[in-house]
Amino acid sequence: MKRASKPSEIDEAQLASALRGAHLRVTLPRLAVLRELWRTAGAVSHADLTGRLSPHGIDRVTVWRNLMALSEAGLVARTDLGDHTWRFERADPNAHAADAHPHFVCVDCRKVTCLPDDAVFLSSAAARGAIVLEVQLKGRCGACLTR
Amino acid sequence: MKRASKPSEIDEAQLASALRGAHLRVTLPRLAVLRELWRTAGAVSHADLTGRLSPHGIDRVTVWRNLMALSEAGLVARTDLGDHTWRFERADPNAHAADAHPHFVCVDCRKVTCLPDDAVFLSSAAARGAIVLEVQLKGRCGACLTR
DNA sequence: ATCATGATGCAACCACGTTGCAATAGAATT
DNA sequence: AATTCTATTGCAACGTGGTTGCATCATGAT
Ligand SMILES: [Mn+2]
Ligand SMILES: [Mn+2]
Ligand SMILES: [Zn+2]
Ligand SMILES: [Zn+2]
Repeated sequence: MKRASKPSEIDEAQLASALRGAHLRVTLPRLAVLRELWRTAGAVSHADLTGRLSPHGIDRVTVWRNLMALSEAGLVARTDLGDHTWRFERADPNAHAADAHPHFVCVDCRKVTCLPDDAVFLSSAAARGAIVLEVQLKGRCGACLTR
Repeated sequence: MKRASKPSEIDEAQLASALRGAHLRVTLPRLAVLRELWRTAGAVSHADLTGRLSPHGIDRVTVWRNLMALSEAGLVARTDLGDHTWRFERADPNAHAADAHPHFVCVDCRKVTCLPDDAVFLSSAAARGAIVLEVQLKGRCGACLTR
């Protein structure tokens, strides 16, 4: 049996080819953004991502432009959870699809929580000729309630 | 029959007493903000309001602080329609409560539609120690789909 | 190896809010 | 009416999220 390369290397190769498949050059910053999104569960803000990548010499504008490029390429999902900030997460059909599950955002601490799909049921009345892309709940989270 | 004063004067008196009733001092800038909101149909942004009032020497920070004060006093309703900007409008007590029913906002045309309460069911999983104040659906409305 | 063009870093900019502070002006009290 | 207390104001400065211009660099095609 052929010895498999380390998981991280396999990841890298997959990510790189995903980029090429989208006609995007495989650059170090771009790969770093994609990798970070891939190893993160849930939606991440630009600021958050910049915090993780700028120590490695990657500029925040570059991070932003890559988030845009990746979103437009369909590799990354961009969502506005209602807290005045764009969030990004891996657009992986076989996992955690961005628009598949509802989100809860706390109006006090602004924290965003991913909810299971079965947390919200939409009756047929919700559709009415429209298509629903996203479900957001706003409220006060447990932590803020006891504070 | 006693001659009524001009509508604008009546307005002023009502507005002033509304402020006093909320334990807010009736100042020229505050009255101006309230009046502008009262004579406007629909939701207005801070920038918009500032554009109208700064020619009269009212500072944008003052406009903002008054919008906050009036919102907290319940005289004005503050909403985030998902476009990263707060909108303000007169809080009309006899109109529907903002948080009582879910809303659908079209990501294309930004139009906001009120949904019946039974359009959305929240399972117990949605709560998890939090309280839900608002349910917002985003998507593409019928009009935008056929366009 | 050459080269065209996409991608990067940096600086500057914009919109929307927010904060600090000294000066001003409501309104309650005398 | 003058005094007093303190809410409110204007101005300046700051913060965050996002955008733009441009010279330089590096990918990947030839
Ligand atoms: Mn999520
Ligand atoms: Mn409504
Ligand atoms: Zn919270
Ligand atoms: Zn629409």
